[in-house]
Amino acid sequence: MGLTKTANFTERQNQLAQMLKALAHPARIAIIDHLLKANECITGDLVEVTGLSQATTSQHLRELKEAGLLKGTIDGTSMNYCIDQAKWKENAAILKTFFIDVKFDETCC
Amino acid sequence: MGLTKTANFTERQNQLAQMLKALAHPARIAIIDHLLKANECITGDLVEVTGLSQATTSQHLRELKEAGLLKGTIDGTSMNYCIDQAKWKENAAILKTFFIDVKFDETCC
DNA sequence: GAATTTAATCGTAATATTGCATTATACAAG
DNA sequence: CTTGTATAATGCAATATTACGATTAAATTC
Repeated sequence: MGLTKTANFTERQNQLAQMLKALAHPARIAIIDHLLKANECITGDLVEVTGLSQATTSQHLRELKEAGLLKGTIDGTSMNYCIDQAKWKENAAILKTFFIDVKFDETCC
Repeated sequence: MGLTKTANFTERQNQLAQMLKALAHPARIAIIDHLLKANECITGDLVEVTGLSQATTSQHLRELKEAGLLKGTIDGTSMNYCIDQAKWKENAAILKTFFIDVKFDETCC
């Protein structure tokens, strides 16, 4: 069937999964890596970074933008991308709670 | 083609993407959520937690195990699952570097 | 040893993702 | 207005993921 049963899970679980999914591709990690260093850049730069076609890179950028991780502003004929800092910090807080602020008080199996 | 071009990216980018992909499904988040609270439990419990079939739940458990997030030990006819605490902390450190220890010294686009 | 319990695997179907070529659009420079 | 450059949109092919029923495997119970 291939259709995720969203209704089985909480809003938080679905949102967290979706955010992680947006990051779960090496090309998209590479894009984020570059933007964390470069602060901002245009699509053409990111095509070089990924080593993929313009069409494919554009698609990855769209996914990151739809997930709210990136912002883009038009700059002449170019598109200027950067990390959406507010959203990034929001997500970082969620991830911190889920992943990092975990206390294991018992050993197990 | 649907075949990710792994060769275009660094080892770290591929590994990080793979780890995030293992978590990028609400059922797998729900499984982790449960194990973080319960410390350990058997497959049957997790079938109830996900609300999916035993076969599907087992498949999700396999993905989490293959990603190194879970460990399982045989307990009679049951399988006892728990979080691999060492790997979890390793991944938490990687995620902390990538996501949380980020300084934005400029605003942008 | 037969029946039961529990979980993994196989086979199959539906849907999603990845990637590219091609086409369309938008704008700047000449 | 035409040409070149940058990005977006569309359509297609290959592969991956999600999900389930049926089957298999292993330990337990009777």
